[in-house]
Amino acid sequence: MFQKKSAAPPAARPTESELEILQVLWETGPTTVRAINERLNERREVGYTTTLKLLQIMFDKGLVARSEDARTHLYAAGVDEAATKGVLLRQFVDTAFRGSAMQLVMQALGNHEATPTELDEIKALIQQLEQQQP
Amino acid sequence: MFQKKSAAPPAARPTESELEILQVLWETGPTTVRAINERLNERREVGYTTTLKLLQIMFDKGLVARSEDARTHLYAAGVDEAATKGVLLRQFVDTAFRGSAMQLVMQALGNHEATPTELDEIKALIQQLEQQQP
DNA sequence: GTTTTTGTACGAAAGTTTTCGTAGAAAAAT
DNA sequence: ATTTTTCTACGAAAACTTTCGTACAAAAAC
Repeated sequence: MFQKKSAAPPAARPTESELEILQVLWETGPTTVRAINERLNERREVGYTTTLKLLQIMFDKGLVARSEDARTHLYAAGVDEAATKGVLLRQFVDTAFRGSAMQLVMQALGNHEATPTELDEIKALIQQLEQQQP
Repeated sequence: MFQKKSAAPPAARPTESELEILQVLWETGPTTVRAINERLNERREVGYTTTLKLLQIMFDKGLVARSEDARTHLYAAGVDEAATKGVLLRQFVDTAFRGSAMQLVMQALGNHEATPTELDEIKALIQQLEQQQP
């Protein structure tokens, strides 16, 4: 059904545009080019063939899988969401915060409107982490 | 002393290489091209003129200021560290985490990047936030 | 005073990412 | 059955980033 080009080498880091598309696929599951393009256009104007081309490139890179059963292809994310975000985060922390995840968290918490509920969630997570390695 | 090209329009978002340089400048303060280049070379090989050119481009963009008093110019960061990181973070959260800073924090904390001491600091910060808006 | 080193300026190649136009097949509408 | 719409493929332009070579001036070393 769904084809994957390369077996699955580390899977190149997605560019910004590619990430936008992955985001859609992770949220929506397998979809058509048209649907993806429409979703992208909610945020900014993108031509249909632009999105198509991007998906074809991503297919070649192994970032997405696709089903060619019908004339209208279906595309699906080809890389794991958490793993990919982990890689991106690590690299972001590395270049923007010189490797200090701590600094990033502080900035994220300081700059953003975290709701009380969210703060509670973080506290819970911290407690959990502390129990793992006190 | 230090010249700034553009008055100070939002100051374009730095590219990855530019960010590396800003990082050095934020940490070190005003320095020469050579010193910056040496710092960069601790992480990866970069030619001297490459660094120079980048700094000239950054100067045109208003990302750095420079003193041309001596033949050997001095460069200094032209944008605020916290503000710049804030912008980068916001955009990163936006594309990689669909705008949920919380999700990012969770992922950052989950990826065992924080030491016990750091966790304490975060707890302190959370308490502080909670008191601001209980 | 001549040579060598150290510096800036800058054009332009090389690399990457993004965008789109055009071609042609298949399907749907008329 | 013809026209119109919808789809993929793909080349190539446009835009952006990174890298480096060359030119030439100033300073330092000899």
